Amino acid sequence: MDKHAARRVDEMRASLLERGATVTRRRAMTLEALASTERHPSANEIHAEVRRWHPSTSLATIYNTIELLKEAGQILELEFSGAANRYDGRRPQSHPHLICLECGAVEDMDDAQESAGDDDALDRVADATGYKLVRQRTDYYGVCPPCQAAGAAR
Amino acid sequence: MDKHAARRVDEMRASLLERGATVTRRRAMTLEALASTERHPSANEIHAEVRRWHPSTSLATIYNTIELLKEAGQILELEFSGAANRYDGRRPQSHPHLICLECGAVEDMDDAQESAGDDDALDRVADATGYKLVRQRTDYYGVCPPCQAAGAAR
DNA sequence: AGGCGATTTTAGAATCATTCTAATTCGCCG
DNA sequence: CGGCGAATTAGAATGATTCTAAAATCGCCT
Repeated sequence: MDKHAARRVDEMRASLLERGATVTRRRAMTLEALASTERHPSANEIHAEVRRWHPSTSLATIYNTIELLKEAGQILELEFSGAANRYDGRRPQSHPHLICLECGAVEDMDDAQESAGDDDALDRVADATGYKLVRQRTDYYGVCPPCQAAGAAR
Repeated sequence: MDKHAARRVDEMRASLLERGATVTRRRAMTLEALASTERHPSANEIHAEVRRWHPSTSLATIYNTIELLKEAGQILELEFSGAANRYDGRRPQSHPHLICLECGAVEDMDDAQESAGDDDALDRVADATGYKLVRQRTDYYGVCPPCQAAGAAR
């Protein structure tokens, strides 16, 4: 587990405790599964990971913990209708993702690649529209370099 | 049906014909339902609208037409995992939306409210990341003014 | 107008992620 | 150790979307 993952686990744990929730072993493992991968796992993938240590863990428990973390603003949920939702526990603030339509990969976009000065976009848009905004979603859909290569080879 | 809706219906129809699809009465009504509302209807809502004139129309037909239009790049699909997807047939190019978490409203953002010069965001990001991008999604989630008022009154 | 092959449409079943339910188990405080 | 509220479980329920196989319709040709 890298340094950032460790910090995120601590933050998530603190956040759950603050809200009066118990951080059980299963939940702790869920936090770790969320914090320690850049792959933006689905609930199922987290489940598989947690089961490696607690084989009796049910999917409902994963969803339950995800729900708590969402309420606490500690994870980002990327909704999809035809596929499982994906979760980002490493950077809980809204930020853009790259989504590969072929392999389903979800990547964070590097800061350097993001539009400059979009940090206050939420405030600007809230002012302009009268909405009380809580988050935004910005995602780019396309084909990742590996899939392009695989496609070209075919 | 306003002028823009009429134009969009023509464009969508032409686009379907180009691809060798037949524009049946039901499909024509689906196009019109998509083009003539700013409400970003769900498949169900479109179905209800089409049924007013063709009561025997099945939901599968609506989905079928939506699929064709998606392939043709003639509508935008906004995916949600906990609720029905919503469709934008009036502006098929990627553009930002405002989404009310209370009432589920989906609104286009006025051009004036959009970040300036984001037209080439797709190209910029594609260059920076190596992805071959085909569309983007930018949505702002919050509470719309009417729901704020309703909430405050409570 | 009639017929034909291909496309479209239909009703209902199937799928699948997510949520719900009711019963059981766990964790912790005294 | 006892007990109470929270957490967990297995399985059922939900609901949007997709699939299926059969029936209807379309546009074209004569």
